[in-house]
Amino acid sequence: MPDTRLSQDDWVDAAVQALLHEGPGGVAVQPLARRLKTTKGSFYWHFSSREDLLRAALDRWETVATDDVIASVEEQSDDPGTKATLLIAEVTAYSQEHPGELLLLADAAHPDIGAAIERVTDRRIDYIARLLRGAGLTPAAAQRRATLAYAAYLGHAQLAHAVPSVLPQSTRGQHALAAELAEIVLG
Amino acid sequence: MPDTRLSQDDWVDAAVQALLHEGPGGVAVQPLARRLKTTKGSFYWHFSSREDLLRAALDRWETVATDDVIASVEEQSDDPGTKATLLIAEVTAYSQEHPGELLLLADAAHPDIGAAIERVTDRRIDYIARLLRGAGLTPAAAQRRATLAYAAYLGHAQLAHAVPSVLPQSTRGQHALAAELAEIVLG
DNA sequence: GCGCCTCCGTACGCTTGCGTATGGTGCTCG
DNA sequence: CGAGCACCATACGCAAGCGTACGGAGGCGC
Repeated sequence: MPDTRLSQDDWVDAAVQALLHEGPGGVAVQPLARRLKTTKGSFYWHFSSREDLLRAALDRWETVATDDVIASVEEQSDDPGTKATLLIAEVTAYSQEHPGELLLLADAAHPDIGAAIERVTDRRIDYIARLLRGAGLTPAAAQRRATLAYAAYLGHAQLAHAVPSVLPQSTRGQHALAAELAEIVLG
Repeated sequence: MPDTRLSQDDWVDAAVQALLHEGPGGVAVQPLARRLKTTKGSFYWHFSSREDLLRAALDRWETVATDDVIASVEEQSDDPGTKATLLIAEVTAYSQEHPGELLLLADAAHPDIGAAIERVTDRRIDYIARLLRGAGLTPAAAQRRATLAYAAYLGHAQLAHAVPSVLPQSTRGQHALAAELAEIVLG
C-alpha cells in the first residue's frame, strides 16, 4: 500500500484512464473514488468540481494524443512515406486500446471537450498534411488528402469499435484495407 | 389540439425524433412525456419499459436509414456513378440534419443498439459495393472500396458535427473535398 | 507533547431518471 | 343511462451522481 495519501495527480491519472477507456462519462467522482479506494471527501479537497477534473484530464489527454504519437513516429524514420505507414499502425493500435477517445466525439457539445477535440484534430490533420507535403503534394492537395485520410481513419476506428463484423476479420484482409488506404492517400 | 389521446405510434414517432436529434440518450420517458404534454402514466400504459420504446424506435430508424435512402437514390438514376454521387449528397444532408445517428455509435455496447447498427451498416456498405460492382470493379475490390468509402463518410460526418472548423467552410471547398472522395472511390 | 494544518470519511440534501401503484376521467356499448 | 374499459395523472420508492458540512485522524513545527 504505497502511500494511502492521494495527490491531485493521482486523481488526474485515474481520470485520464477512465477517459481513454470509458469516455468522458467515466470521469465521475464516486466511481473513481471507489476505484481509488477513497471517498468524495478526498476528491473535493483537491478539486472544486467534477468539471475541474475533466479539464485536467483533457489537458493531459491532449498531449498524449498528439505530441507523444508524433514524437514516436518522428524518431523512427525520416521518410514521409514510411512515417505515414508508421503513423497508421501506431494510431490504429492506439484507438484500439483506447475506445474512450471515440466517445469524446459524442460529447463535443461540452465546451471544454469540444475545444480539446478541436485542438487535437487540428494538430493531427496538420501533421498528416505536413507528411504529404513532404511526399511532394501541393499544400492545397495535401490539406484535402489529410482531411480525407483523417476522416477515413476516424470512421474506421468507429467501425472497429462499434461494428467490427463489417471489417475484414483476418489480419490479411485488414492489411489489404490499410494498404488500399495508404495507396489512395499517398496517390 | 388534435386528439389529446395518444397512441403507441405517437410515442414511437417522438422517440425516433429524439433518437435522430439527440441520440439514444434522448429516448427518455419523462422528457418525452413533457414534450408530448403528458405523463409517464400514459407511457407505461402503452409500453412495458424504456427499452421497449427504444427497440421500437430503432426498428423504425433501421428502415428510414436504409430502405428510404436507397429507394430515393434508385429512383433518381440508373447509372452507378451518378447514383454514387446522389448517394453522397443525400447521405451527407441526412447526417447533417440528424446528428443523433452518430451518437448511436457511442452506445453500440447496448445489445439492441449494436444489433441495429450492425444491420444498418451492413446494408449500407453492401449497397455501395453493389454500386461499385456496377461501375466495373471486381467484387473484392468493390467490397474494400465500399468499406473505405463508408468509413470516410462516417468520419467526415463526425468531423462535421464535432469539429466543423477542420472542414472547408466554403461550399466550394466542400465540393472539392467531396469530388476528391468520389474520384478516389470510383477509381 | 501540544496545536494546527492537511487530508479524508460520513452523512446529508438535491437532481434526474426508471418503474409501480392506484385513483380518477371520459367514451362506448349494451 | 349506467357499467366497464381504455387511457391518463399523481404520488411514491429506488438508484446514481453531484456537491456540501462537518468532524476526526495523523503528521509537523515549536
